[in-house]
Amino acid sequence: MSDSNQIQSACTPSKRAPTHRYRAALAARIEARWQATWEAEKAFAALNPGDEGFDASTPPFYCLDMFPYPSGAGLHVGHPIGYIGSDIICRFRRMQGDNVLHPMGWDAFGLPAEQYAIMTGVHPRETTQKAINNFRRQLQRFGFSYDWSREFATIDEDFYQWTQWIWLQAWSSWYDHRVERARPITELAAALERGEATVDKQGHLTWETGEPNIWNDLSDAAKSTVLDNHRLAYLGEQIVNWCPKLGTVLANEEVINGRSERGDHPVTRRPLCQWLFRITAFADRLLDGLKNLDWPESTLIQQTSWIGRSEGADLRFAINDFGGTLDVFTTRPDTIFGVTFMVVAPEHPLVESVLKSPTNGCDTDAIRAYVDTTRNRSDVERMADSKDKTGVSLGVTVTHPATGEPLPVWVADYVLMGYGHGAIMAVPGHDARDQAFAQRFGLSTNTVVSPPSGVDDPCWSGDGIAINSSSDALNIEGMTTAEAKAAVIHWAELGAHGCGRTSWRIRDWLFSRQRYWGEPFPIVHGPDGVHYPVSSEHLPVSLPDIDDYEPAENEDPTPLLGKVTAWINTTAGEAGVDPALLAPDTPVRREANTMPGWAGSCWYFIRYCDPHNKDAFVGADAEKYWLADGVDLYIGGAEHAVLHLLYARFWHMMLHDLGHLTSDEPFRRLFHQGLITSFAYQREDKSLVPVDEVDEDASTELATGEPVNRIIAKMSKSLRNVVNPDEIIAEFGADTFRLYEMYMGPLDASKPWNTRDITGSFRFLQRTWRLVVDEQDGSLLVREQPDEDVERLLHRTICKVGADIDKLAFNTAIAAMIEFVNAATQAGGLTADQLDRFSRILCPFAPHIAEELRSLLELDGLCALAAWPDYDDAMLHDDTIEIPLQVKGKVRGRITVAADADEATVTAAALSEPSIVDLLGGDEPRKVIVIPGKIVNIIP
RNA sequence: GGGCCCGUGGCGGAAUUGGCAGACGCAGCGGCCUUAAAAGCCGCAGCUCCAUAGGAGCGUGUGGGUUCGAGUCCCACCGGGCCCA
Repeated sequence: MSDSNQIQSACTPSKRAPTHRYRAALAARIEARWQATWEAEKAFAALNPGDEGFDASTPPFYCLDMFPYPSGAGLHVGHPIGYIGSDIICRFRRMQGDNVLHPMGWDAFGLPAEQYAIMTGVHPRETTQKAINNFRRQLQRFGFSYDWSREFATIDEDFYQWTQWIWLQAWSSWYDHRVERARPITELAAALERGEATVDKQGHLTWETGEPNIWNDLSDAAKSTVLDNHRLAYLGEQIVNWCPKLGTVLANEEVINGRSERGDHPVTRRPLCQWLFRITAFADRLLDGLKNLDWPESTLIQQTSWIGRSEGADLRFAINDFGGTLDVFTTRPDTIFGVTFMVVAPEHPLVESVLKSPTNGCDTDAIRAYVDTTRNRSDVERMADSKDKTGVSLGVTVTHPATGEPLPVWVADYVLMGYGHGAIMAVPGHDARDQAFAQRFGLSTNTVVSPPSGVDDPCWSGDGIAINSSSDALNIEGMTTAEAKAAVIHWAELGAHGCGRTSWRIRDWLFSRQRYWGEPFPIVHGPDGVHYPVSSEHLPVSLPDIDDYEPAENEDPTPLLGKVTAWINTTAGEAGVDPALLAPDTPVRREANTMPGWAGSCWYFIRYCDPHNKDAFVGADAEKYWLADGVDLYIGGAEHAVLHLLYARFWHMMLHDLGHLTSDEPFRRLFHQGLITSFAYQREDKSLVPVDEVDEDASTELATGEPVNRIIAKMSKSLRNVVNPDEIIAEFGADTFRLYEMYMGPLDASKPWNTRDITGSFRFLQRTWRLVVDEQDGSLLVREQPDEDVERLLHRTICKVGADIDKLAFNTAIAAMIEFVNAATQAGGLTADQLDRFSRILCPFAPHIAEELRSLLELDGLCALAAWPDYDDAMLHDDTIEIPLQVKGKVRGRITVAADADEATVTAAALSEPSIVDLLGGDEPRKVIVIPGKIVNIIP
C-alpha cells in the first residue's frame, strides 16, 4: 500500500473501508483465535469410561467419517463436503448434551505411494507421511471438531499389529453352520477328537453320528490339512485376476472391464494359491443383516445383488452316448417343460470329451475353432453382445428327465464357466438370451408360463401359471410359479434328477497381494508344509525395508517381499512362533504376500474407541460404551457401497461371534454425501475445452470465438476445473466455505461447484456481523427491547434449524438463518439475549464467527459447548392465518381467519368473499372442499 | 444389457410429502448513497399477451391417466447421472 493512500485514509476515515468489517483478514484472525482456543481447552476430546470427568448418564453419539487416503495431490473442494456435514451434526449433538465421538485418521497403505516409490525410489512411508501432514493441515483449517488425540494411520505399527491379530483370529476360527456363527478352530478339533464330528476320506465334515471316524487315524499333517480347510482365513487355489504390469493379483472388485481399476492395465485370469477369507460362510447373515440397517436404499440393493442369493435347483440331464450327466443350475425349475436345448460354456469338460471322442454329426473343427476364439474374450465381452449370439452344436443330446425327449447340446460363450455349473437348460420361451440364441440358430420354443392377464410378452420372464407342463412322469399344469418350483424340486429329489439349491454370487474374498506397501501376514511356513501363527506378543510382524520397489513383471507371480531373503528365511524363534508349537531353531519361511488396502478400513472405527490401548485391539468398556449398537452415523461416498462396507460388516460379524464385539453390525445408520462436480465447456462436436480457455460470460472459446455449451463434469486436472480449498479459505474464510458447501443443495445430491456463488454465503456472514457489530470500532451493537416479530421469527428459526439438522437438510436450515438475519436487519437489530440464541444455532455451521459473537457478549464458556437454545411452541404459530380460495383448482381469492376456525366458519367466510361471490354469480356451489388451515376449493 | 436415482426460471436450488410452484442465494435490472467507482442499502424480477393503473392465459422434460386439487401418485416415452454386468 502506498504512503499517499495511508495519509488519505487517516485524514478521511469515512472514505476508508471500515476496520471492523467482516472480510477475509478478519475472518482469518477470528478463525485462528478460536481454533487455538479449542485446541488449548481440548474442547472436543470425547471422554471414555474410566476417564476423569466421564459421566455415564451422558448419551454417547459416535459419528464417523470415512477416513481419507492421503494422496500427494492434497484435498480438493469435493473432499470436505461430507466432513462439514458430519461436523455440523456432531456440534449440534454436543450442544444437545451428547458425549460425541468424532475421530479422524488415515487410510495409508495402498498402491499410489508404492507406485510413486517405483518411479522415484522414495520410501512409501515418507511419501505417505508427507501427504498425511498436508491433509491434516488442510482439514484443520476448517475448524472441524475432531478429537485429534485419537488420530492414527493404518501404517502405524501399533495399529497394524492389531490388524494382523484380527487376521489371526480368522485363521484360528471356523464357521459352524449348525449354530450359524464363527467359533475357535480348537473347538472343532476337540469335537473331532471326541468323535462328535467325523471326517471322511475326502476330508468332508459331518455331524451325523454312526459314520466311521477316521480322524484319530490321521497323521498330524493330515489333521492339520483338515482343519486348514475349515479356517475362515485359508490358503486356497483360486482363479485369480493376475495383472502382470502391477505384479499382483487383484480382487474381482478391482478389475473393471478386464483392466485394473488402478492404472488401467490388462488383467488375465489364472489359477493361483492365495490367502482367502471364507466370507461365503456369512452370506446368509450378511444378507439378513441388511434388513435392520438405516442405510440408503440404493446401497442396500447393491449389497443384496452383490451377495446374490438365488433360490433354485440343480437338475441332472443324462447325456446320451457318452453316459454321465449334464448338471445345470436354474432359478426356474418350474420351466422344465420349456427346455428345448442345452448350452455349455466353452470351458465345460463335456466340450473336451466331445473333442476327444467325437460322435457322428459332430463338427470337431468348428467346435475347436469356436472354443479357441472365445478363449481370449473376457467375461464382460461375452455377456455384453447379447444381441448377436454365437455358438456351435456339440452334436450330442441329453434326455429330458420328465419327457424322455432328446435335447441338443450347444456350446456358446454367453454361458460362463464361473457361474453355476457352466451349463444351462435353455428355455427360449421365457429367457431373453435363450430366445435370442434359439432365433439365431432356428431352435424350437415352448411356452410354458402363462403371464398374468393384461401382459402380452412373447418372452415373459416373470411369474405366472404353468401351461403345457405335463408328462407321464410329472404334472405341474395350472400351478403358480411358486407351487411349480416346489413341485419340480420335490419330483427331482424323489427321482434323483436333482435337488433344490441356493446359489450365491458372492465368492470367497481374495486377501493377499504381491505388493510391498501393506500389512505382512503374521504366519510362517514350517518345513513340514504346515502353517504356524506368530504369537500375539510378537506382533506386529514389521514390514521390512527394501531398496527396489519394482515388481518382477513376469507371468509368474512373485511377491515383492520375496526379494528380502534374509527376512523371508528365518527361524521359528526369530519369527515369534510359540515354542510349544515349533522348536525355536526350526528354519521357517515367512509369508511374503501382504494384505490388500481394505484391511485397515475393515476395523479402524473400532480402534478410534480406544486408540492407545496396548493390551487389546479395543478395551471392553470402551467398546460397550461406543459400539453397543454400532456406529450411530457413518458418512462417506457411495463408491464404497459394496466393497468396504461389506468387508467391514464381515470382520465385525466374525469378531462379534468370537466374543470380541457387542454388536453384530458395524454401521447402524449410513449416509452418502453427493459428489461435487464442476462446470466444463463443450464444443459443438462434444470435445471438451479447459475452463481457462473459455469466456464464461459469452460462452465462447477464447482462442476461436466458437460457441461452447456449459455442461457438468467431474473435476479433473485435464479440464483445469479442480478447486483447491486453501485458496477459497484464504479469500473468504473457513466459515464461508463451510456455509457455501452446505448451502449448495441437499447433502446427498451431486452439485456443481460455482465459485461465483460463494459470495452469497460470505455476504450472509457480513450482514450477520454488521447487524450486531459496529464496523468502525468493533463494539457490540444491541438494542434493549426486543422487536416482537423478530422474537417470534427467532423461535421459528431455532425450531426449523434444529429439525433440519436432524434430517441433514443443511441447505434449508441456512436459508432460514439468512431469512432471520434479513428480517432482523430490517427490524433494526437484536437484543443481546437474541444474539446469544442466534449465535448458538449458527455455531454448528459457522463455528468461528459464532464464538466471536459470543465473546463480544462476554458470556462464559465456549459457544461450541453451550446448550442448544429452546423455543416456545406458542411462538411458532400465528393467531390468524390467510387461506387461499380456489375455484376449480385455481386461486381466485384469499380470506384471513382464526387459525383454529372450524370448517363451517371457513366455508361461510369463503363463500362471502367478494371475488368468489362474483364468480359464483348467485348460484350455490356444488361442492366446497375445506382443508383446515390450508386451502379451500370450491366447485361451482 | 440390467438395477437405482434424477429432469422445476439465465444458474444452484425450495415446496410442511397430494393443498398458494419458484423460499433462500448467484447472476440481472432500477433507485439511493458517492465527484466517480467499489462496497452497502432499498426495490423489481417464471413466460406470453392485452394494457395506464391492472388484468388474462400458459407454465415443474414429453404424452396420457387417477383426483375437488398433481412438481409430488400411476403408465408410456425422451434426456441425464450413478452402480453392476
